[in-house]
Order: sequence, then C-alpha cells, then structure tokens
Amino acid sequence: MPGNRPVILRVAVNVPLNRYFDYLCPPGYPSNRLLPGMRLKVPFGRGKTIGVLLETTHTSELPLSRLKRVLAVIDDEPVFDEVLMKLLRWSADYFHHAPGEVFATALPALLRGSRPLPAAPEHWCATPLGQAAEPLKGASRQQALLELLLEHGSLSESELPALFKGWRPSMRALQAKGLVERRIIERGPPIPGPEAPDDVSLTGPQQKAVAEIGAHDGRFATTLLFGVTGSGKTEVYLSLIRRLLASGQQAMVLVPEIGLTPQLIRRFRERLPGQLAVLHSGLADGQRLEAWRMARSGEAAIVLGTRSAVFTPMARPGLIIVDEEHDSSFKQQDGFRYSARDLAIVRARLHGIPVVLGSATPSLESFHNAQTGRYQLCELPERPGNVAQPSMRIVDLGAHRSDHGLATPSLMAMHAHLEQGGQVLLFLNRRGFAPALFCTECGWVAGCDRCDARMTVHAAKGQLRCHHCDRRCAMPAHCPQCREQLIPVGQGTQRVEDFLRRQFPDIGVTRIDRDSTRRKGSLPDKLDEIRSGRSRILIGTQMLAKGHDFPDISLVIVMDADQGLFGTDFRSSERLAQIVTQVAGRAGRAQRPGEVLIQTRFAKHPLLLDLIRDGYAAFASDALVERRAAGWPPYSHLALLRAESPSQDDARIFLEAARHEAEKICDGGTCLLGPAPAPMEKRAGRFRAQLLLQASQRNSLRKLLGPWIAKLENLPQRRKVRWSLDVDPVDMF
DNA sequence: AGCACGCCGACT
DNA sequence: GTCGGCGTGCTC
Repeated sequence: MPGNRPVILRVAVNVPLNRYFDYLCPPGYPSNRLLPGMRLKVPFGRGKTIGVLLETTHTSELPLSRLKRVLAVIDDEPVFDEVLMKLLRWSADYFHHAPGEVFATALPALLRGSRPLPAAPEHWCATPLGQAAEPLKGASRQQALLELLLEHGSLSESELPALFKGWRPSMRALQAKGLVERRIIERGPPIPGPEAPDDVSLTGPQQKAVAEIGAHDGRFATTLLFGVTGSGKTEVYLSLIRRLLASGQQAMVLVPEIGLTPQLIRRFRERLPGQLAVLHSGLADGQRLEAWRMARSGEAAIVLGTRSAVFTPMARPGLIIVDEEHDSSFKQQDGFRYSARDLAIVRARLHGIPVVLGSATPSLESFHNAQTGRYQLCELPERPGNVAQPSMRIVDLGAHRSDHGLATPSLMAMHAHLEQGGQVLLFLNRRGFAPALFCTECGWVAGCDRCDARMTVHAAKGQLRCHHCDRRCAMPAHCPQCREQLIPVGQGTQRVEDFLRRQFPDIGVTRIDRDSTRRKGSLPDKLDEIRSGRSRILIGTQMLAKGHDFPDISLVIVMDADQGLFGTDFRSSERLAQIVTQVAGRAGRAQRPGEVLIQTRFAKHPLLLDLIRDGYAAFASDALVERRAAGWPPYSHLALLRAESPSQDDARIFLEAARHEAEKICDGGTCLLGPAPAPMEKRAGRFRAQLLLQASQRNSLRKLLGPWIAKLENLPQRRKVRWSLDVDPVDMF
C-alpha cells in the first residue's frame, strides 16, 4: 500500500534516554532500501550523531512538522541481522536501559561513528591462464609468488605481507600478464570440512553428552552440562563444535573474563579446523573490528569471546556455548547491566539453535532449571583416566593452634606433601600484607575516609591502601590517637608468602594475585615457575581458581572459608561453594590423589559439611531448599534500584520517593524492601543506598518496572543522585 | 550525555 | 558594567 503518508524512520540514537526518535527519509533516498539495522547519520539537538534504524512506519507521536530529516544512510546493508535486532530490542526492554546505548555497546567501537562497514580483505588468485602457465623465466620472484598463490588457492591482502615480503610489485607484474586477478570474496572462503579424525577419544559420559546435545541440532534447547572439575567439559565442546563445522555452521563460545587465556585460545586453534575469531576487552579497536567482521561474514568458524561477544553477528549460527556459566563476570556490573549468559539463551531461542551452559559448579538458577526440566541436564560425573576426585577435609580453626593463618594440621599436611614431591596451593582471597592495622593500646583501626572499609597494609611499599577506592597513604608510625604502637592484624597473601619463605627456605614460593601480576607478562612467568617445578608452593587469590591447570598440585588449602559463609547477601554460600570446589579442582589432576583442607571457625556449618561429604550437587540441592524457604531466587525475581550521592540523605530521599511511586503502581505481587544503606554504605566518598523489589512472579515485576522507570525519570529528587536499575542483580553491593 | 539558556556573585 | 557559576530543560 504505497500510501500518501510519508515514511517515518524510528531510530535508536546513542544517548542515555529511554526512548526512540522519529525522522523523515533523507531526500532522494528510496525508502524501500532502508532496512532495520542500518546506521544513519541524524541531526540531533544542535549537532549530529549516529543512530541505528529500528523500523520504518507511517505514524509518530509527534506532528510531522517537528520531525527532522535523516542526513545520510551510512550502510547499504544492515550491520545487525533480524535476530540481533530482536535481541537488542529485547535487551533494552528487559534490562530497562536506553536503547541507543544498547545498540552502541553491541557495535565494535570503530563502527559507533560513521566509518563504513569494513569490506572483506581483497583476495588474489591465479587466473586459468596463470594456472596453466609455463614457468616464468627470468622472473623468479613472480614465479615464486604465483606458486604461492597456486598452493593456497587464494590469499588475502592481510595474509600476503607475512608470506611474501614486498609482494605488491611482483603481483602487479603478474596481473599485467593476466596470470593473476584480484577479487573480493563476499562471504569469505568456505569453512573447511572436518579434518583428520581427532586423536582424543572421548570417555563414555563425554560421548553420551555429545550425543544428547547433538540431538538438538537445528532447534532451540538449553542443556546444562554439569561436569565435575577435570571431567573434560572442553572435550565435549570441541567435539560438538567439530560436528557443527562439518555442516558449515558457526559456533559461539562465551567464557568468563579471566578464563580467556592464551592456553584456551591455543587449544581451540590447534584442535579445530576453520578460522577462530577471538573477542575480548584487551583487543585494540582494529583487531576487535576484524574479529567482528570475520564472525559476521562467516569467515570465522568459531567466535570465542567474553561477555560482550554475545552481540557478535554470525552469518550461519549453529550453536552457542557458555562456559563456566555460574561466573559472575557474565553480568555487566555498570551501565547497561545485562547478563550475557541469559542473553545467550534468548539469542539461541531466536535463532532456533541449541545452547549449552557448562560448569562444575552451576549457578543455583541453572541447577534449578535443570531439576525442573526447563533445561536438559547432562552430567560428567568422573575424571577421565581414573583420576580420583580429591578428598576434602575440614580443619577447625577453633580447635588448633595456628601460625600466620595456617593451622597445625595444615602445616603438617604441607610438610608431608612436599616431602613426597608434591606441590601445594594455598588459597586466600585477600591480597596485601594484612587486612587491618590496629593500635595495641586504644583499639584505633586505620580506616579509609572515603569508604566504610579498613585500609589494607601493603608492607613492601610501606603503604596503607583501600581496596575499594584505591586511596593510598604512607603507613603511620604510631597510633594517631595515643601514639602507641600499631600492629598489622590478620593475613594477606603477601604476609603468608613471607611466612612460607621463612618456613620452607629450600622450596620456591610463588604468589599470584592482582599485585604480583600487574606487570605485563608476569603471570605467564609465575605460572611457569609452578609448572616447571622450580617453585612448589603457590599462594594466591581467586585468580588461581579459574582457567589455569597445575597438574602437580597435590594439596590445596583454603585458608579462610568463613568470609564466604556469613557474607553480605543470600548468594554468599553459593559463591563459597563454587570457589572452594573450583580451587579444590586444581588438586590431583595428575596420578597422585589430591587432598583439600578447608580452614574454618564454623566446622559444623551444615552447607559446608554437605559440600565436603557429598559434593556440589548435594550442596546445591540443600541450598535450594533454603532459598525456597526464604523466598530468594530462583523462587523469586529481583530488581535492585541503587542510588548514590555525596550527602547521606539525598540517596535515601530519592529512594523513598521512588518507593512511594512504586506503591502507587504496584499490583501487590511485588514486595518493596528498603530503602536501606548498601552493604558498604560509603564508597569512594559517596553514600549508597538501595531499594529491592522482589516478586514471586516475573510478570508482576515486569509490569511494574516500565511505568515505574518512566516516573523515576521525572522525579524532582533524582537531580541530586546518580541512580540505576539492576534487573536480576547478582551481587548486592 | 551534551548543549544552551538563564539568573546571581567578584572582577577588569 | 560583564565573565562565569551550575540549576533546568530539551533533544525526533
């Protein structure tokens, strides 16, 4: 119906506003060539900016006279396909974030401006004449280049410089003779079929998992791959991906930030045919754009990346894998607070392809979904090659003397394992020398004046540092109140390292935490110290728990489990169980049976006993019973409204007004809890408070949030605070 | 977020 | 007299 009403373009403009903007077609541009997902240059306010076309319609809430014309159409094809457009609209709606910003975060930084979509690099190949040509006499470089091209079939201009230094003049000469030609290969070279059968044979449970997940080819299904640490989940992924590549489809693999190690990348490169596009935060903008382009064009067979890679376009998607799905780094903690794990599932549903969530310690949400049948459950209950699971034991800190945070039984176990040639890993989630500095006389404690936190002692630098705002100051020589002596109290990784060096002078000690690995290249060095056996004692923070294998570690000591048991929110015990299990999984990957000691003052804590006696699944089942009784997720749905301001009252006043608005809209299905001060009320000089919304039905919450946010945007009290809404918050800080 | 408009203090 | 502080409002 080619009506006489003008075409109106609905555009997501990159501004932090929760709405779309309507424009008129640019002069002389055929509106039927405008497709959702194309980038447009638009006038905005007094300036101009870039937006993404959402849809073309014939109606607008504004009178036509107030609409401006689009200045230019940047793309001649959409940068996002239909599924991604749906996913991004869904995301903006679900997480209540400004759509323009959602679209912008989904684009590589270089495409947020008006730079055109990068074309595939041009390829050179031999013409039929070149293929049949006699050897070129007196032109040996041309001959060598021609042979190189014939050998590879075709070579792109990005590959050529590495293979043939100064290739251009020779290529020109060959081109002039009609022996080679340049072409743009639109969709990239076809993905290679399966190479030689893979040499690694799968265990029974691995084969079963591959068969069960593989049965979902070509339709949406979510599988939880629950495999104990060391059970070889990665082999299952590799096998699934290899099958998929044989049918010409692409796989997306999402991993936690810390899990995307060079080791993992190498393993994927070595074990799978086809190109690998790697996307992570450490890439330069140009590298990121090239990886994105290869994924979108289909040249890359596999897309491997962290959280934001979930938005990467794929020409022929076939499978999405989320590894270590319980990891909290899949949730963006500021700005557009999306969950990449949950979006991966939504995306798979939109594509109609299977998605696999893998973990040795699934989130209780996923575990629950597997129990209720929403997800298919696949288990890998054993380690291949008859490697036993490590034995776990509690060390009661109340019942034993301890030295520098190590109880006597722990020290004895260390001696025993070291004498037998084993390696020891000590896990302590506190960097620095000591977590506090006390006065022996009056009880004064060094606190941060910008945060509600104690300053951590960094003895080597003679400093006190706040780990929450990075404030630093020289360590005072005397108590500022009574001039008496100050002593560092408690253990940090540096202090334990010092102690261990004195205690085990003949054995190398390596410390791995944020302080010791800040310098580029120091982490690989430190990992090598341990793997080579030059060092046999490893002390570190949670950096150790993920991604790295230490085959010769036979003893793991969790120095302080209590931090996790009585933490600040309902997920504390879940996180403790996950980290204990993950750290324990570093033990005994080799032939030696591993041993894990967990030091605690609460040796009778039921969830800890569950975990140790019966493993993570038993813990998870019991923890879910507690969650149900308390009405926490997954038995309820949460949203958290946070506010912060330089004055203590303004944040609370805003939240009280917000609560009042919510009460007016609320249908009774959603509970309002608060406002309450955040667990750490003052941080980096700002006071933080929060209002929690809890609903047993997701719909009740969803119905409330939209209209509520609209009200909040106009609340007069909003001016004095920074506020944000976190849908499905994972940590309550 | 940016940007302009607007109405009140200490400066050449 | 006016340069500039940041409160307020607007962006199709």
